[in-house]
This record gives sequence, C-alpha cells and structure tokens, in this order.
Amino acid sequence: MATLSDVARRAGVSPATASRVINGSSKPVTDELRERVLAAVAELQYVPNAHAQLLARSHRSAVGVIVHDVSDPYFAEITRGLQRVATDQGRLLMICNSYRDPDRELEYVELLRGHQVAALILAGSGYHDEAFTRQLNEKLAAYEATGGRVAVIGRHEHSGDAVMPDNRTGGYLAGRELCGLGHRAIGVVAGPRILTTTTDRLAGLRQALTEQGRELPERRIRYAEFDRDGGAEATARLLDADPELTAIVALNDSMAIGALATLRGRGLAVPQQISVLGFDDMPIARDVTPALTTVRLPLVDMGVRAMSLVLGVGAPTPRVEVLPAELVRRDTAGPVPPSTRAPAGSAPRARRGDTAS
Amino acid sequence: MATLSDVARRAGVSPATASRVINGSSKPVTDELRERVLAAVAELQYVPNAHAQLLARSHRSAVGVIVHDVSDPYFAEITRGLQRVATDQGRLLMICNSYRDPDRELEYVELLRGHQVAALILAGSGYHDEAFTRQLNEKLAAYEATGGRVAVIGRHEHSGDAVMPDNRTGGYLAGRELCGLGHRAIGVVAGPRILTTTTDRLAGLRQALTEQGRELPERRIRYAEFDRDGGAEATARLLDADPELTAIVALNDSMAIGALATLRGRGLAVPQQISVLGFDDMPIARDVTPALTTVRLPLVDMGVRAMSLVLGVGAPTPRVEVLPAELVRRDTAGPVPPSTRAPAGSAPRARRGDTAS
DNA sequence: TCCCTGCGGGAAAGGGCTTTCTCTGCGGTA
DNA sequence: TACCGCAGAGAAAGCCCTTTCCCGCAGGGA
Repeated sequence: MATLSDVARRAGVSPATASRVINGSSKPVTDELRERVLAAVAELQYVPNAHAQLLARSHRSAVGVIVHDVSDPYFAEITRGLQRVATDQGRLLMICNSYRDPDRELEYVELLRGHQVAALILAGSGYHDEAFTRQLNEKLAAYEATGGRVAVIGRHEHSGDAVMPDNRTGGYLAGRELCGLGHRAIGVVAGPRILTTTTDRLAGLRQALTEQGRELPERRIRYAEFDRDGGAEATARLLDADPELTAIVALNDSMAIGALATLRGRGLAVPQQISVLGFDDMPIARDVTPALTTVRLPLVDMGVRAMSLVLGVGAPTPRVEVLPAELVRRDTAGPVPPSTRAPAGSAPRARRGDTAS
Repeated sequence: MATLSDVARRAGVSPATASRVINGSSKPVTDELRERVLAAVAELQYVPNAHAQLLARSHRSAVGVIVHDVSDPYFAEITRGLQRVATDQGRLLMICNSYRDPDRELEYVELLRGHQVAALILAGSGYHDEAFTRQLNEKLAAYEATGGRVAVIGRHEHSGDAVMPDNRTGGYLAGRELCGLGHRAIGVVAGPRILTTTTDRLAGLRQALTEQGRELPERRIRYAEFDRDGGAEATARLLDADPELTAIVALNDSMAIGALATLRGRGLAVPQQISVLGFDDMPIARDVTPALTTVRLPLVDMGVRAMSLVLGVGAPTPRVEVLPAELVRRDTAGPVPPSTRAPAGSAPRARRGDTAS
C-alpha cells in the first residue's frame, strides 16, 4: 500500500504538505504544490490508512451500535432511523449483532470502545438478570467516564439517555381491544421471559384484562424465541393445551406471522374463529393475509431520537424519551365468535370494524 | 482513556511486558508480573486502542462487505452466510449499504481499503454502465495489487472470484412453469433495467417463452424499484395497460408481495384469476397468503461460498461458482383460467383495500 | 572456574498519519 | 538600510501499540 510519504516523495514535498492538501487543511498551500500532490495521489491510487488517521487525530467520529439482529425487521427499522441521522452528521456507524447473547453484548461494548467510537447505542430489550445488568452498567459507566456518550433504546437498566417505546401501554391497548371485541379466552405467544420487553408488554396486557374483570393465567402464556418459528411453535402448544382460545396476542409481529401459519395449518379461520394481534407493526404486517392488526411502535423514529440524543443535535432534549404505542386495526382481530366453540361446519362470516372500541 | 503505558506504570512493568500479558504472547512472563498486569487492567478498565493495534500489527484481519441494503431480506440472507464463515474464522465484518448508488459503492471501496480490510466482498447486482464498471474495476484492481482479496456475488463485471446465482436459468424456470400452466398473456414486474440482475432474469424468461412459441413484448414489462412498493406500483400500471393478463412474474419476492397487494386491492383472486411468480424465495415468501410460488436462490450458501473463496478456506475452489436456481411451487401459480376474460358480473368478493399506487 | 545457554524482562524502533513548532525568504515600514 | 511580520513549507513530536533486539542473570557442562 502506498503511504503518505510515498506520495510526498513523488510530489517532491514534505509529508506535512501532502497531508494538508489531502485533508483540505486550513493552512494555505500554493497551487503548484497542491497540483503535484493531487497528481501523485492519483498515480499511486493512494488511500489514507484510516487507522493511522484515527490514531493521529484526537477527535472520535464513528458511532457504535449494538442490536440483537439487524436483519430482524424490528431492528432494521430502528437502524434506518439511526443511519439517517448519522449520515446527516457525517458519522460512520459500526453495527454489531449480539443475537440476544448477553456475553456477546458485553464483548461488543469493549470492542467498540476499543475502536474509539464517539458514542454507543444499545437497542433491544434489557434482561432480567441482575449480574449482567450490573456488569453492563459498569462497562458503560467506564466508557462514559472517558467522554463517551451512551444511549439505550428500549432498555431500562441504564441510567443515562434512553429512548423507550411504551411497551406497557402497547400491551394495554392490545388487551383493551380484545376485551372490547368480547374475548375472554385469550392466549399469549410471548418472547423469552428473561427479556424486559416481554414482561413489560405482558404487564400492560394483564392490566387491561384485570381492569375488565378478566384474567391472564400463566397457563395461557407460552414463551418462545422472538421470531417466526418461535411464534408458530408456541401457538401450537397453546392450542393443544387450550382449544377454546378465541384470541391470541403475539408479543411481536414475527411471532404473529408464525401464529398465523400455525392457525392456517390447522384450518382455523382468522379472524372468524380466532383473532390474532401482533406487536411492532413491522412493514410486512400489512402484507400478510389477513393483514395483521397490531400495536405500532415508531421504530424509525426511535432510531432518529436515540442518535440525536447521543450526537446532541437539536435542542437539549430530555434524557429519557418515551415514545407512544398505537393500535393499528387491520384484519386479524374480530369479535368473539357467537359460540366460543365454533361449529365446525359453518364458520360465521364476521368482518372486522363492526364493533367500536 | 487509559493507555497501555498507564497499565504498565501501575503494574510496575514495561509496556512490552504489559502488552505480552494482555495479548497472551508466546513469550513467557512470570506469574507474579502477569497477576500485577491483569490487576492493573481491571482497575483501570483498560481496553486496547484498536486502531493502534491494527497499525502496529502487520496482518489485516477484518473483511469489508458492500451490499445494497442489509435490511433487504435478500441481502440479509446472504449476509447471514457471510457472517457464519467470518465468525468461524474469527474475522470481523464491516458491512456497508450502498443503497444501489454506484457512487456510494465506489466510495465504500475506498473507505474499506482505508480501513485495511483483508478482503472485500461486493454483493448485489451489477450495473449496465460502462464508465462505472471500468472505474470500479480499476479500484478493485488497485486494491488487489496491494494484496487484498476480492469476491463479488451476482455481478459479472469483475474478473476475479465470483459467486453467481443462476439468474438466467431462474428466469427460464419461471417462464417454463407458466407456459406449462397454459399462460400466454404474461406480464413482468421488473427491477431497474440498469441492473444486470433484472436483465439476466428477463433474458431467461424470454428464452423460455420463445421456445414455446410465445413472446414477451416490452409493453408487458414494467420497470420499477426492486422493492414492495415498486412491485405494487408496477403491477398497477401493468394491469391498467393490459387487463387480459393471466400471470405476472415479479423479478424478486419483495416486488411479488407488492404485486399481491395490488391484486388483492383490485379484487383479483390469486391464483384463480391471475397467477403470480416471485424470485429469490426469501423467508417471508412462505408466509404470505397464498404462499408465494417462486424461484429459489441459495442465498445463505452464496454468502458462505463467497466468504470461503475470499478467505481461502477449504480446498482451492474454482474462482467462479455458479449456484443453481430452483423452482419452488407454492400457491400463487395455477392453471390459466378457462376464460381469459373474467366475467364482469360476478366480481369476486372485494377485499379491504391496501391501495397500491 | 569459565563459558555457554536459555529465560525473563526492558529499550526502542517502527506503523502511517496529523499538527505544532520552527525556519526561510519576501514585502513593507520606519 | 535595517527591521518586522507574515506567508508558505518542512522538521519533528506525538498518537498507542507490537515486536524485534538486546541485556542481565542463573544454571549446567567442560
């Protein structure tokens, strides 16, 4: 690889001058030398060594991002928001997938710190795990102590800047909707119980049911991976245990899609025989059939806010922002079937929208 | 940030010794000093500066990846394959989204070169653009000249290592399937015509039709963005121009999903009134209703192969691997309706409208 | 007793760049 | 004419590590 001094030598100038030309330094350089340097750069196909630059420069520029999995639409949307702001500000993003492994998360904090990122954003759910939370907080504190900025998305455990989707209210909205439609036998297809996202959404859901004098017993909850196959499998287990169910709440849209697949496999009509509610409103939700009724979270916006917080753009923002959840009615949730036990032959042709909430 | 010499000072050893302890060098260090260093590391929360390490070490380790958009399922799958091998080999991946912008692609090649990546992988379609192709090849050649390894996925323009999905045969399979089902009026919802992926798939499709004595006139092709909304919109235009169509081939699954949405919005039953074929077989394809008939590409495997090629794992592989496409029959393609013209009176039950425009 | 060997440790030379500081030479002022 | 100031260029000091090279010392063989 050609180095700066190669360029300088070829142009007949000092490395200092070459550097100034290449970086557009404020220090003036005569046109003639500038030309020579530029010519040398082109001839040698010179590209500055980023590591050397970063080492020599004092200020840090890149921003580190730790998500569970960028290819999961939930994080893809958040990341889109993060990117948008970062690009505007001329920042490079380093994105790491933890695949929901706490240890890997810890490792990535170190890795990104080692890469001298100016800020760190952790997106995704927190864990119900004292020891881990403490460790993570220590590491984040150490990082902040050296001037790094930290923001978390959807995790309570960190004391600094945070963007929180209102998972609890989201769960509550889902519960209220289903109650309004007359459902009593409601099953839940939940993500891993160690995740705060799972428990928060569950808590809101339970609150709604309780307010309506109904309940959500543990036997009507199945925990599984937060993805399509987890949802399919949990739904199967739920149905096996309790065939009377008239509604299923999936704690994210991927699981809801899995649930829909299982239901279809068993010949249960949605929403005529059984209703399904999702959570997140990821883009594909409107394209499945029937289109998914779900709780929308402003995913892109969450990313935008978090990045803005950490980069300090705009007015001095509050350090914790809670973004609202919102129910999106589509076609998978309908009124409870007239008889809980749907007659096998003639499923009622119930359509959504007749019932006000 | 604490530095290595801070650690060394605190432990009362030289930086050399501290470095050896921290990196587990082969050079022996007495247990006592080792303990002291480790203690100092813990107390100072020391994390080595990655840039300094990379600068000091000679060998490059990270691998650069340029894709159109990781959050697009097509690339998400490929990336999964890339990751798998990279992780096995202890390599860090730097992933960049070009968003199908040639200039950005060029920039990223430089950026990654500057970051001293050991190898570079470009995934996605090539462009029908002489000037750009030449520029890119120059840059890649310059990079290879300094010892970098390059592999491309799904692009012909580069002369080195390549993993090519068999797009042409895939198009051919789609065409043959539809002909077999009796379709004659076949429309195509295509990606941008500047992409080689588009033209390759189209070429195969056209060949199949021609062999069957049919044809694919330009008026039955609509070019749009390679995504859901592009597909929805192109389908609408196609239908407006030619309501007789009995089948639509979408040149990727995202577009197919958009096509399905438009069809649903217009109350056209799939596959009873009109058939739809996708391309890629991304995971969601089986979860839409009706489940998408599509041409499968071994996406994950493409990533695995490309990374293996570039990292030189396994046997010395051929420099160009063509991976086969395969038809996956699901529920969106059926026989051509008895009468091409659907009787006007008995319009099928219209579904709620996701308006596609 | 002397020399050689090998082990554990440190000094110091990079690695490629940025940036401060220094130096030279010129034009302008007293 | 002597001096000052400044523009433009270069020298060199880092930035933080890794790794080679070298040194001192203890133990073993002749």
